[in-house]
Amino acid sequence: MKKRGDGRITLDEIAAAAGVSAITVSRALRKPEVVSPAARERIRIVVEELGYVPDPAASALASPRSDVIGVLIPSVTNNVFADVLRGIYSVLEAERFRLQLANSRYSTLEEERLLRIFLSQRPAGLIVSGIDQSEASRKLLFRADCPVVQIMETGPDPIDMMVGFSHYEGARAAVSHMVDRGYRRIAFLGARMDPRTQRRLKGYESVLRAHGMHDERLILCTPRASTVQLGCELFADLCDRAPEVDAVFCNNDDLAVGVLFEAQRRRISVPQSLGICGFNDLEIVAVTNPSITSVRTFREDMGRRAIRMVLAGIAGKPVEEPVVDLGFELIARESTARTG
Amino acid sequence: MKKRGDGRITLDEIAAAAGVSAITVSRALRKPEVVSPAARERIRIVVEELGYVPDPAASALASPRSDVIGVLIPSVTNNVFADVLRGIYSVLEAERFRLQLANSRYSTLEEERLLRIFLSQRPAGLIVSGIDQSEASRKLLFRADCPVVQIMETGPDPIDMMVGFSHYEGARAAVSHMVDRGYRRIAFLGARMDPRTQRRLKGYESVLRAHGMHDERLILCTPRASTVQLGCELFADLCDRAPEVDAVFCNNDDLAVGVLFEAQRRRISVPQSLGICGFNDLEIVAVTNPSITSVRTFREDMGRRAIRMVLAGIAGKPVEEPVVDLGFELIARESTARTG
DNA sequence: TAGATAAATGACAGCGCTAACATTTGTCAA
DNA sequence: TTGACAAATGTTAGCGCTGTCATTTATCTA
Repeated sequence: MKKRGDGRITLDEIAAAAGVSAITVSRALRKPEVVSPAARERIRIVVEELGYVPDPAASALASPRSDVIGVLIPSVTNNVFADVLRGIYSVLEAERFRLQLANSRYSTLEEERLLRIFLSQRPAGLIVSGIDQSEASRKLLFRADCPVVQIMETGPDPIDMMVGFSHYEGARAAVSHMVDRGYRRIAFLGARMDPRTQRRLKGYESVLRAHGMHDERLILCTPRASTVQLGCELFADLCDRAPEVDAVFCNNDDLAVGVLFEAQRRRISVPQSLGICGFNDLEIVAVTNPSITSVRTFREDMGRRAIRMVLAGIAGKPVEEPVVDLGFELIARESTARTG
Repeated sequence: MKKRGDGRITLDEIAAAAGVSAITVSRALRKPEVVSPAARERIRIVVEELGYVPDPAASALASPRSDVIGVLIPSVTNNVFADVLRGIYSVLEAERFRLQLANSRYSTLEEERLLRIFLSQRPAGLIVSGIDQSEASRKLLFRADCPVVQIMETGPDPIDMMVGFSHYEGARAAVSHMVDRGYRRIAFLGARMDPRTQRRLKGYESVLRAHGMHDERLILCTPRASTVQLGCELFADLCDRAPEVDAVFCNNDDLAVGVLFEAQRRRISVPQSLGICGFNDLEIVAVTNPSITSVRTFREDMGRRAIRMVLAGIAGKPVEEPVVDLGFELIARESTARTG
């Protein structure tokens, strides 16, 4: 047992100070129940006094698993994922695991690369977005030998566990609502055409087809990331292209807010001449004038559930419900409350 | 040299396959220039073929530093920090370092705890928010033996490096602008009273005092996190409390948007009867009706600069400018364009 | 050609911790 | 009192990599 130059405290030093062996200290920290209360207390005091924090690298090297939980999402800075992250962090705060974030930038190839990097760390668990992994990624995840939770959507063939909801049905609910409210020329605005957006589009199309209202000209999509500004622009385009439009279903709320603003500038009255519906129910849509109808999704809850499932998996507890559909809720507000 | 049960490839296996020793493979991966081109190429091929990814835990344990760069921010889900993160990630994508995020929840104590956890990993670099660390945290950072960049603000006594701007001056510019536009009863709405918000308040007060317009009744603060909804509520309160108010300087743009919406509901005309100014210049404030004046800050750039400074520090390059003031820019828009 | 020097490579130890097994200690029934 | 058994603790080895220093090989000069 020797002290190091850099002043960091090691297990051995704690062990020496507490008059026990290193392994006992290790156990006291990771499985306190197998160490006698007396030793545990002595160790606790010494750890506190010396400010000992275990080196996760050494721990990871010595064990078959590290304390890293990997989270693979398309974008760290997207509102929607930010909410999911908040949920994850809220549960993880009390735990000994570290979160490792990575950012696939909506690319399946990049996802695969990042997955390999995650796996090189022998993670304790993994959370990945969506259900459209490449075959190679799926194989990697199957072999990962740790709990894996797919989030954002539900679908057939879970790799391991899943928490999400049906974007297709969410869109159907929104568009059906607009049809019920008497709108007939309902447009779709889509940005960042990721798989989930695609499925929302499909839901939109299925409802309009069923009512014989489908019209290609009313569908406007762009690969650009969605912003309020973009909503303004897309709606401006739409007005040029199809001035007869009487409602807009937006891929998400940022666009919907943009549409509202642009409609106001054009003196198009909402909801009388134009119905607007968003997706996700971000907090802002409840307080605009008029307030905007949206499909509420349970993003923070999704994060919490996902990480709890991972933790349960790590603890070896049986997960009673490996695939959880959180559903959604249509929140009808003023922007689709057309009268007469 | 032996293979492992779990199928993961090790350095030794690569070395054997390439007909060199393990250390040569290690060097080929980390400092290719010291390995002969022939060996380098053979190793590259084998690595590719076997899909070898080095174990960062083993590497961290063997070296005095890990490849972790720690980022300590108050909230992962705040728009402002999300932008900073985007900047950091954009630079880091091409690098071999991993980002480790932590979330102090605006608590100095929590910051200190998280810092200890970071340091237990012997990070390659650290980015921390703000300049109000506790004495203990400052000590830890001084001893950290890695580049440290403080972001969000500038101030005296940098721990190591700094990138930010003056919130005090930003607020002064905003409030001066409102005074210039003829507003006389200018209120301050503040949420989440963190140190930066406090400094903005100070800037606000200094301008109003200089003009003899200071009035306690016009200052409304809350510890709650800022949202658009909260902006609505605070403004409603303000109207009850001080109906003579003719302008509002908001702590940040979420609040400003909320104030605008609430003003519209109350049929208070903006900018004629009420001036509004936000802070940060989020994208939405440019497209509201009317558009909202704000103080533009360079958040993504701040992230990019900060991580570049860390990387330069790691590489041992001299950082020519250890304290960078990115400034701000007042973007005057319709919400303060009172005429007459 | 020998000797000096640089470039490339290798042997070895050890980073701090934990798994697996070994040993000690305490407790109880027969 | 002894043996059986569980609880508590210890010993040993090794996780996969890199720092240090030693050695080999190539290159050049006198």
